Amino acid sequence: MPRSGEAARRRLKEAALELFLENGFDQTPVEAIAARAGVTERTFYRHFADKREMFFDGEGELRDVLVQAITEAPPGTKPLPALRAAFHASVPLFERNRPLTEPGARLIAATPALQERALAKRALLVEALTQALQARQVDPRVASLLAQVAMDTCAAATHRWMLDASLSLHEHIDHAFRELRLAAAALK
Amino acid sequence: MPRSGEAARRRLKEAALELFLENGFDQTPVEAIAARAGVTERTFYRHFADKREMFFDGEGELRDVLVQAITEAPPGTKPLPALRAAFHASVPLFERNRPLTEPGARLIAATPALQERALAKRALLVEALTQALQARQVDPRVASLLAQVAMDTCAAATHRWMLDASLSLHEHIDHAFRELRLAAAALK
DNA sequence: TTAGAACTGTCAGTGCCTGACGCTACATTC
DNA sequence: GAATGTAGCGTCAGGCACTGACAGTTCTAA
Repeated sequence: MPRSGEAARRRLKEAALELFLENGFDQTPVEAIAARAGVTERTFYRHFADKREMFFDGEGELRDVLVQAITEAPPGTKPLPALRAAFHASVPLFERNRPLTEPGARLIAATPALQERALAKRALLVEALTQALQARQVDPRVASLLAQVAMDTCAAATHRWMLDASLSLHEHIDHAFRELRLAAAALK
Repeated sequence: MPRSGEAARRRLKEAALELFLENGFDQTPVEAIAARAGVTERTFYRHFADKREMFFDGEGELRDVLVQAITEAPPGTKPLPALRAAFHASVPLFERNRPLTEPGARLIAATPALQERALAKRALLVEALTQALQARQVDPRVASLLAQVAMDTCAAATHRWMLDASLSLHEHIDHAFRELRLAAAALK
């Protein structure tokens, strides 16, 4: 009964999140996920590259938003301000996905294998940001460093946002970048 | 013939590096490593938690050096200068291990699974640096952010050092931190 | 000599992931 | 309306990473 294809993918994601929250990531075989979704284990691997990959589906969208914001920054904008603006531009995406992201974040934090993958995904975003900066004539090595640093700053901001929602994500981002500026001023 | 234990561990590391360089990481089963080292696959897993873990053995030493440098920084030293000094203190460690690190670095760069693990190891170092800063009364959230940023800066420096050894690692570190300071000054 | 610790081998087993093959539903074309 | 193509899926077989349990060996210390 080969139905829609997209439906099976959705069922698999739902089943996986349920089982992971019930029993933990390492304690749920892919076979169990597939069974709850009504498909075969083999079908699971036709929709997802591997067991960890399910958690990181929206990454492509986030990357596009960030890269576009960098690309469209006014000419003459310095790298770090451009990066900060890009993260501000991605805030709606975080806010929209928050109810879905939050339980997943706890699961990732509790599962080393997922933390590794999350870091790898972040590295891919950094790579995309680096290239977007290079397209703006930023020196490649400087671009790489600053993309990394800005990504960390944004990650710190979203982390604080999870713990303290009394401030908006915009405010957390600005706070974090301000701390970065003040701390860097103490160099040399 | 159960000899020393430490000898087997060393043989396993040598055999693994050879086979990985010959055939690639993904194309060399643990069984082959064990066979070349003259032991069983099971023994491999008694010496290393998993196949990827062999590459990251000196990490403990590096962590200790960094943490000690942070701890022993003169009172009143600001966080980023303290972190920069810590990385300078770890330079001899990098220089000593360079001939061993360099072929490994290319292998890591060519193997996604190893990149993930390398990022995870970096995250552990960042965590240790964060705690060392907190012990110096740095605000926990600021400590976390700056440890991350400093680690990225040092990583960028070592990466440049691999590509361009005409400058010392000390100089690359200073250059990278200077770029960070200049870029951050453009914020706000 | 004996007791114990450290190291290893052997065996069985789980789980992730892949390749190859064939089937079925659906869309397209003539 | 029949032929063709395509996309999604099931089934089977198999490789490889990793683990638990048990037994045998060497070396050391009492």
